[in-house]
Amino acid sequence: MMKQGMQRAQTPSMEDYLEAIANLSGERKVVRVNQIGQTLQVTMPSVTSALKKLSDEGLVQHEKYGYVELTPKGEEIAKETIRRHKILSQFFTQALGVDQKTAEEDACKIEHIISLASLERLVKFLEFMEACPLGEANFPNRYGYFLEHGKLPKECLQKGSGKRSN
Amino acid sequence: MMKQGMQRAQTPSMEDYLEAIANLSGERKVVRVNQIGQTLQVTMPSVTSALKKLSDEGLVQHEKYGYVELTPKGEEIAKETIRRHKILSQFFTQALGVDQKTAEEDACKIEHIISLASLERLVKFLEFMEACPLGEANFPNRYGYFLEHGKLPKECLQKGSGKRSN
DNA sequence: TATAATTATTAGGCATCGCTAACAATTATA
DNA sequence: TATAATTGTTAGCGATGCCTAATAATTATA
Repeated sequence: MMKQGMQRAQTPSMEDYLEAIANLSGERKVVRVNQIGQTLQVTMPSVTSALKKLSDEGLVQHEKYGYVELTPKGEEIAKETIRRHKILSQFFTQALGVDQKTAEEDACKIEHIISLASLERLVKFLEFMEACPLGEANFPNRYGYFLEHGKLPKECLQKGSGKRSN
Repeated sequence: MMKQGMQRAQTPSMEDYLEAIANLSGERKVVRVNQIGQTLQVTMPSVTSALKKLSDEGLVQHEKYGYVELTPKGEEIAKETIRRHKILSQFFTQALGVDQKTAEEDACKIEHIISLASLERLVKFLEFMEACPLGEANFPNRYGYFLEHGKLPKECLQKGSGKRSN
């Protein structure tokens, strides 16, 4: 039984590069140093230097003045990083109601450091939220009400709810 | 109206030092370089060098070979960092059911980078979860059932729940 | 195709933050 | 109080990862 989701690059920065390359590959025909730099908001020399490192580790293919491609190994890490990103982004927006921009920014940072254990719990949480709607009285709606009005919806104000003082 | 929770040190590492000093201050009479190093799992020279920086920024008070104390400004940042840590740790353990050790590790890293916006949503979420028990059918219990048995509890398997295919 | 504009690389610097080794001060103990 | 053990500092190194300035290659255009 193969354990999934274990692929990580050596540093957050390198994961960012792999992620950016993977995303650009999906959008354009070829990926260039230029575009990577713009995506990650770093200068081209920073990209060149990063590509050298990634190339040494067998994660990207890159010849001087040429295009950039991920190796299968690099692709694997990129996909896993993107998976983490999506889960976090989804959690922040859909579960917590954080605005899109902030959610993206937070996901971008946290994706590199969160444990696999916590991540899988986030997945479970999202699954649960989706799978357990119970009409209009489901969790995300009730939580949404709480967020918007600062008080509990009627369904929550019933017997057995007075166990805590705050 | 004063905006709260904005205090941050310049780097995650510096926040770790402030946090460690604050925690040690609560446990012992005086705080020493020694203990800070053990807490953060770094060598004493690393601590000395960090204290110099923090001292320059007016966040700690430290004379050669002497004890270490936080300045009011340092204390403020430490408190805020600890607040973040607690919220995250609580969220991971109580809401997601992540084990204590992993939750602590994740909180230690994420506390430095998460946005204020997301953090406040986590607070709201925890508040909501606590405030909305609804007897045994409350969210954490239902989610707990889902985690443990891998399927939804009976309360969730009712009309209106068949909107999604996965 | 010669020249200009763009793209990429190299060289070298800087900040952070860890480390080891060597030295210095302090504290405990014989 | 002399010596040993502990604690702390300084000096200097190495990795990461960004930057600017200068140079080189490539591509577009006149």
